[in-house]
Amino acid sequence: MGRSGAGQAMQSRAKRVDCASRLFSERGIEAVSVADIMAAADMTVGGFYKHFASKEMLAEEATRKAFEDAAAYWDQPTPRAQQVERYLRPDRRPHCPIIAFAPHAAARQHGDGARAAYDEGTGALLARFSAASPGPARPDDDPEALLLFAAMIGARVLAEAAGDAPWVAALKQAVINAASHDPG
Amino acid sequence: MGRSGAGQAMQSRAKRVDCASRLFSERGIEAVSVADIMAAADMTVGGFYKHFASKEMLAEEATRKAFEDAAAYWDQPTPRAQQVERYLRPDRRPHCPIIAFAPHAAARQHGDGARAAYDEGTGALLARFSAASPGPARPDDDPEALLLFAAMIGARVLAEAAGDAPWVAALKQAVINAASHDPG
DNA sequence: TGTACATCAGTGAACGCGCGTTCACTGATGTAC
DNA sequence: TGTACATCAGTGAACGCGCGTTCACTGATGTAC
Repeated sequence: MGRSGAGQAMQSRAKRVDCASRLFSERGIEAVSVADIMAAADMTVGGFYKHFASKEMLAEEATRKAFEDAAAYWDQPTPRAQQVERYLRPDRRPHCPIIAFAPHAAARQHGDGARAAYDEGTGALLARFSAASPGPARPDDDPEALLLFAAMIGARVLAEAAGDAPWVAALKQAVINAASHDPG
Repeated sequence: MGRSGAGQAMQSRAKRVDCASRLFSERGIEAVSVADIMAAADMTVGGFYKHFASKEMLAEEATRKAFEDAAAYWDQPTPRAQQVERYLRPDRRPHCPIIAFAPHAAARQHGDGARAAYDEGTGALLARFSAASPGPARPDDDPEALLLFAAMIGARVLAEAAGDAPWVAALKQAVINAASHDPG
């Protein structure tokens, strides 16, 4: 039963991008199949290619969407100390696109669409992080923000991969403390 | 032509673990097939299961090997500032097991062999990093080392995934500078 | 308003491919006599 | 030392499976008259 209204089509396309963005963020792109995405959107596999040329093209759009959602999550200005603390909460929610899409981006060449989406999205989140506290306007001139941003990402990579190891809690706390001593 | 000498067998087993460790570190576990590994070790697929119960079991051993090699690389005591600078060199060599095996470890449950190998290996590298400079003996009590370690890992994750973005160089430099101002 | 047709999102089965894994076989090495 | 046998690492073809992708078909919607 094909509902061919243009509005419906757009809506179901957006639904697929939403589902893909969420599933990719949770499990990584490679671990999620096209059938998984379509099932999450209450559809069957065959219709997928009516909207997307390939899984890779969807991955590109889903990458953009995931970063947009992450930017929206940090929409209102939040002190860096609070951002770091929230980002390193034990529950690991919301999922971080910087980490979830990193392997996919790292495996692609410069100029690839998905990689460009990753670069832009991560740069935008960094700019937000830097702007959250008083200091130089351009993130490139704000060493404190750059250091904290790197430490925040690194701490969460380690927390996701080795969350049970005894030193992980100490490492997260060290990053949180560094952020709280920050001028921001 | 099966050479069944016990020494030969051990040697060819170790060769496979070596090749797997190297290929997994370069491309990630999922992107390397059993046939790839056997070909790199100048053998054919069929013989693989004479030594390993599954690809997963090899992944576990290869994880351990990759961390052993990384620990051996930092064998002689090196000031932290120098470690950070080398680690963030543009050539990204040697490949870092903390980053390469992170997705695999993150996808596994606590108690899984490969994840335990990741936890132990990363903890050992952190201990080495902390001990490289004067300060508390236990890494958990060395906030400066923990912060720099997290920042170093984060910077390299970002460099591998978004190496062409303009802010990456500034971020790496900020981490290197922070390490050089360190007491170490 | 009603009817015939064109469009096209979605269906569900099928395809080809690469993967991890299995298996009957080979042949060099180690052992027993 | 020489011969017959057992062992087992390695071979190479095959298997089943899940994946991304394709395709003939369906049927609801929009359009033309």
